[in-house]
Amino acid sequence: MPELPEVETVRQTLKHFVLNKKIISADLRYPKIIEDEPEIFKQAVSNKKILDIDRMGKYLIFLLEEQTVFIAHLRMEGKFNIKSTDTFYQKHDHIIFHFDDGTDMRYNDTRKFGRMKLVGMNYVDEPPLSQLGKEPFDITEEELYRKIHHSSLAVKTVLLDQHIMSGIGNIYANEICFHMKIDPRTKASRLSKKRTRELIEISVSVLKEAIKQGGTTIHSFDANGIHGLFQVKLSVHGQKNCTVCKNSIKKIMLNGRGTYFCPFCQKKRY
DNA sequence: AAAAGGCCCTGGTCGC
DNA sequence: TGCGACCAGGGCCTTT
Repeated sequence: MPELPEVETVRQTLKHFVLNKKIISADLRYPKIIEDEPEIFKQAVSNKKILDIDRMGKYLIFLLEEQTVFIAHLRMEGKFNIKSTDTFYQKHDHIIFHFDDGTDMRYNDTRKFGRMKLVGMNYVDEPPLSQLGKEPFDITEEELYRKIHHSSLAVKTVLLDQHIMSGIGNIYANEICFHMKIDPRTKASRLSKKRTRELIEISVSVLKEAIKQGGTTIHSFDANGIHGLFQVKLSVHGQKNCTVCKNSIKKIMLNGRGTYFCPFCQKKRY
């Protein structure tokens, strides 16, 4: 499930393959992925080169010629593959971009949760990107503290709220709580300014480490078939025993999300 | 207003 | 072995 580090890895990998290639046409095999009218989307992207790929939070931003921009969110299992046009489509290949050099960029998504949509040139100022909080790399202690110190939400829930900070998903939220040595259910309002600063610092280090390692692969995430590079050892998410104290990891549901923590290392701070 | 719950989807796992 | 029930979960929408 791609979070900021995985999306960043996809962005960098994809850029290597598609920059300055011209999209001849797009084939929308499962149109629901596209939030625009199919014909409008196809028309908009056709006969334009991809000039750059940017990223905000977990969104990829494709910058094309003639001030055309579309965003893509991979959600749970979305991925892009580069294939020769004459190869067979794979199961769950939903959106196909045909390039002028005989290759395709194929969007594959088993669960069809991902979405793409056209946005304006000032995409930063329009939804959904305008709704995103800053990434942990950019947010200040003051801003985060202001946003959470009255919140009754759990720390982990706050980490997952893209309006507060963007880029963190369920796996890294669990990891960050672990490194904070905090019970994920602890109310965010209990965090002091000092602990808020630590929350940012730990978020940054966890994300940076994952980017460095090429993103975490769990389940079916895959950037252009480069699997083997992604072997990030997780400290708590999906673990049976604590990687520090060896005691049993507890799994609970918090806001409908699988939440892993070590009851010994992660004490509630009330 | 904030917070909780439902929905979208498929494939894997589980129990009978 | 076969099959149905259930779970996973990001973001958006609806309900409370």
